[in-house]
Amino acid sequence: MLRQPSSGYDVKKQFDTSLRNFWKAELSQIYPTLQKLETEGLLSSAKVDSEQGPQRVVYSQTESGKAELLHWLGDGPTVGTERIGFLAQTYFLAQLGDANKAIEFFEELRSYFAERLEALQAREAEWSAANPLYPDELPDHDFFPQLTLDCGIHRIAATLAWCDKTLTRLKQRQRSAA
Amino acid sequence: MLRQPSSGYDVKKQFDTSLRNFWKAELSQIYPTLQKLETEGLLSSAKVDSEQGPQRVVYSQTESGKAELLHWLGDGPTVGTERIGFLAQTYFLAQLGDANKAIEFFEELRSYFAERLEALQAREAEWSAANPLYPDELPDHDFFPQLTLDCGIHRIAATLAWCDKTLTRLKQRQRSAA
DNA sequence: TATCCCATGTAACTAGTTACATGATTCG
DNA sequence: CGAATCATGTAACTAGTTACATGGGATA
Repeated sequence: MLRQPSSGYDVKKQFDTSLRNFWKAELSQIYPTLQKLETEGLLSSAKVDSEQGPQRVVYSQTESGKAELLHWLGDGPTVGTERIGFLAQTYFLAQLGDANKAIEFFEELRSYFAERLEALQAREAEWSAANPLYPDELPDHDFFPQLTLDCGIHRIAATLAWCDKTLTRLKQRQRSAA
Repeated sequence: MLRQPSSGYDVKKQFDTSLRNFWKAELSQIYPTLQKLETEGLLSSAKVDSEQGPQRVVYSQTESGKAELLHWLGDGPTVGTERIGFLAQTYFLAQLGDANKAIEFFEELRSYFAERLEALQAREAEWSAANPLYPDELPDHDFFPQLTLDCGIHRIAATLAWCDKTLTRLKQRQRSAA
């Protein structure tokens, strides 16, 4: 995230815009982590006067930090560690003992994913409109981030379809039970 | 997870079989957590002699624990907290500066998801063969877990499609660059 | 004058991982 | 006889969250 030297505050903005679909972090985690990485020599800092507000602490990548990154990337994909809260809830939903509440749960889920999907598609449309090379001729440092957007769209569309299918099934069960 | 009174060891097995697609936990987290929940009155324990190995500590749900569960389920879906390691890597993959390594990364990813998809489909086939009511007439306490399996299949199929699409795009870029 | 954005952090806590430690029974 | 399974846990550590604390400048 330090291809351009950045402060903790900048890093937070990058999390909130570009990485929000697959990773989040709070400032209270970011600041100590940057300090720790600096003591480990993985990045370096410099103080810079800000145009408004207090002095900025700007961090840059070091050789050793770059090597660590390449090691992580070269070590193969990180998979199988995901924790999906709404599926954990789904698993136990029978214990509500209330078909209507289960349906409400899925309606809320559905509307969340519908909104996310629209947001991602809007983002894609913006990129596409702003850049005639979108998406396949983008330079690498834009192309790979674009892949994460594309993955988000695929996965959220699939999850939305599952919500719809589930709602149909739940309503059918309710009719059968009546 | 304590609809049937269970030991920490049993709970671990439930994580490894039924919940593995959306949540994992180690014994070293499970044992202390069960102890903590007991001190909070959310569950109760009893010692039972085992057929083999040491005495089992078997936990059961309490009224107060059940109430807590219902509260969590009634509070709406937990969303937007997922951390997806392979997308974090994808985002930074340009920094490898090596198109072949990026392709290898996605080939590894693809084969992982292909395998997972087969495993989930096999699981579904088993269930289906073993139970003539599968899936829509299952009783609630089997139906809702089945939904998590179905969601896994939808999402992994979508992710696999994205891997294939990405590989095609990466190979095309390589040709264009040549 | 109130709220938002800039910009930094610490403290207390909760969650989760990896490694260590023990010991019986069963199966190949 | 060795490995796997049953069964319990602790210790040390890393990761992450929530709440607290400060204060200037810009915008409505």
